[in-house]
Amino acid sequence: MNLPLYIQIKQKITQELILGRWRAGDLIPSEIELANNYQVSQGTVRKAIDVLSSEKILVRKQGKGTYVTTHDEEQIQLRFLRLTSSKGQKEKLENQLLSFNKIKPNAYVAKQLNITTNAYVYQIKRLLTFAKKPLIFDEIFIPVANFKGLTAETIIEKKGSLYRLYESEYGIQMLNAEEKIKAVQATDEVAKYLRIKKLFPLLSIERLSYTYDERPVEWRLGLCLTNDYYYKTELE
Amino acid sequence: MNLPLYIQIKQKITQELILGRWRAGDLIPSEIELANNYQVSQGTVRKAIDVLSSEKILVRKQGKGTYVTTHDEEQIQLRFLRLTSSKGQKEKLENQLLSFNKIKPNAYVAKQLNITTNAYVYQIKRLLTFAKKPLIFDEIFIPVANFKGLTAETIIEKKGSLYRLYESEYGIQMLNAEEKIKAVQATDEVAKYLRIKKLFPLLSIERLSYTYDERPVEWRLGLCLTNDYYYKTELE
DNA sequence: GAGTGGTCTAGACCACGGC
DNA sequence: CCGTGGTCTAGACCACTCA
Repeated sequence: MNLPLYIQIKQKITQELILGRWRAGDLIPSEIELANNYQVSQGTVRKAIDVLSSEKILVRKQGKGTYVTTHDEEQIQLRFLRLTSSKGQKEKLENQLLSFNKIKPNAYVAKQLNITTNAYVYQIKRLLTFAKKPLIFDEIFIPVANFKGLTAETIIEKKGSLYRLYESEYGIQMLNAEEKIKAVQATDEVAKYLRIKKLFPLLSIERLSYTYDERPVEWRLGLCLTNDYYYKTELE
Repeated sequence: MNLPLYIQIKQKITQELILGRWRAGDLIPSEIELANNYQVSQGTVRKAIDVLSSEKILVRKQGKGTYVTTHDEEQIQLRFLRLTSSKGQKEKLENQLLSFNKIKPNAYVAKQLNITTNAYVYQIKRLLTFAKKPLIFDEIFIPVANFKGLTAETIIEKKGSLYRLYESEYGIQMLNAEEKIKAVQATDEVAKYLRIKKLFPLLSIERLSYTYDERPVEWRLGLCLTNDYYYKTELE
């Protein structure tokens, strides 16, 4: 258990983030200051920040300093949305809340979120619309324990990204996520909202999102129409 | 146009790879040797290699040296295959060549491959099978100009990954790729091979692969059954 | 001009692989 | 044992931001 120094520094910085001492959007101390605090060279701090920066946890800005990544900036808004228009047009995304309930999760969702089936979760159903056309039917589950007092009104108010809400209202940062993608047929309920026929093929995108310490916080299932849009990804 | 030194070194190394002086699997000169050759410090060479390594173009091996990435190793075989079994079992992938033809591409494929519709391409159709069940129907297009003299026999012989064939027979390295994913319905032809009903939902995975200099070399369309498997990806 | 991150150097020592 | 990449340091200078 003799980790390289820069990894240890990385962990110390991460710890500050977990404890909430440095929050989303904050400017963290300069490299020189951190080097003095931790009694290591600036180069070692640099390397620690390099890693955190490549993990998109921190963001460097030359001449200004290093910041904690936030979902609250335009350009990062769509970080987790990989749907792209086939026609290249950039339409505005609209968001309609369909339902908001407090329920007990089924066994699968509970397991994914690492909670018991007796722990309540909020269930959010919503419809995403691009260019006036319904495109995605989302079903989202988050543990009540992490988001006490959340209401439908709050969700409607912050009509943009839920991640921004998690961050600003609950200090919970979504750092990364895993997606499992399949092709499925539309059910009656979904077909109605997406204005398509039952059994029409849809992209099923199951996403589990994590905050610090790889702790799962949100599970969602998105059902997407892929006539005019496609899911884009890169391999290397 | 005054790029950092380590980027210039990176470009010089890349140039050696493009010229084929260092080929897939080769051991490249040590950091110290490169530093002397290029008249820079070892630290600068390190940083150049760091970048190439994060791009999966080079692979470092402590105590041994730095190698050019190859598709010819077991662990890298499935680098570009993101399909995962829902049941967690690892079955062996089998490969059946369905057809091999020399044709003129349609406008779309020609555009993707950056060639004219008069330049011939090889069209390869094949069926991938896991655990005796047909899983993916692939249709692949590669410019004849890049793969002169390719035959069905060669493909069957190298029954594994085509990328390994491109590399060993033609010295063409696939470095990265873009995928566009949609949900579609099975056509008659595909339904027959995958042993499903027509109109059954399939994952349509369109992939454009690139070699050095972001030069596109292969376009393929994979149609996948996602009953027992799913496409897995990570977001950060 | 002061302070930040970005680049570059030179040199030390460590950890691993293979002879 | 030697040569490789991996870590760490100290110090120099550059490029950018902002007061």
